[in-house]
Amino acid sequence: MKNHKSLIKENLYKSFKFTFEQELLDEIIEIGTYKKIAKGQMFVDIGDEMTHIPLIVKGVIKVIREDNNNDEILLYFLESGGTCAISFANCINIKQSIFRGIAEIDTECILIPVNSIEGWLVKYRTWREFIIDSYHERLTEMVEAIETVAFLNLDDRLTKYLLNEVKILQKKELQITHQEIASDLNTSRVVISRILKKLERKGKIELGRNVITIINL
DNA sequence: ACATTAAGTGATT
DNA sequence: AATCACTTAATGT
Repeated sequence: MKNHKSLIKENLYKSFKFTFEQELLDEIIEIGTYKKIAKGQMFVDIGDEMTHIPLIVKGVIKVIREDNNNDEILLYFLESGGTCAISFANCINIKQSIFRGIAEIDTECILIPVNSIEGWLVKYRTWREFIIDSYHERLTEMVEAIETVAFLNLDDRLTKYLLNEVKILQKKELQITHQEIASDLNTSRVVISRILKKLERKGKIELGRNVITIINL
């Protein structure tokens, strides 16, 4: 157990040392649990009961919404130093997740049980600000997602998607299939392949099997 | 060598 | 932009 606690402490400090006051950091170390999520593994599914809130320490979680016809759409990414404030509301009231979260790359997080977090809202100013900030960020990202779908054509959406992917993963070589992109953008693989080919002919990207290299988008 | 999966492309709606 | 139908290429067993 001592190892577990020091593991939490070490990683908590890496991403949240300047976010929270010492007392709160201590409490998190006391009650948190550490979890690793391998790339591609599902972290929460729609309808899952939310019992914990994650503090992302390392990696990226892709957050997706799926409708009844299994059509899914990419909403936003959670990065290290972040959390999902939506899950916060889910925990207190609704108790069921309305989104699906999948590890985009190998990801590690600290889980905090729900019953602790409510009291922290009044007890700690930094926690309050953290939660509200997170809400604001999520809302902003979702508005942007709506704008993208509503106002951009697929070519531009794809370009934006690729650039965002580069930013999130810190890599110019994206290990991704056309089908995966198509699912994220809720379109068909053939269409994505065609647009990608077009971009390649313009010299903006390079295509390979399971890999897309961004040259100058 | 064979099966499976990813990607490219013309034709049709 | 979506779907179908087919081909080609890469990878796994």
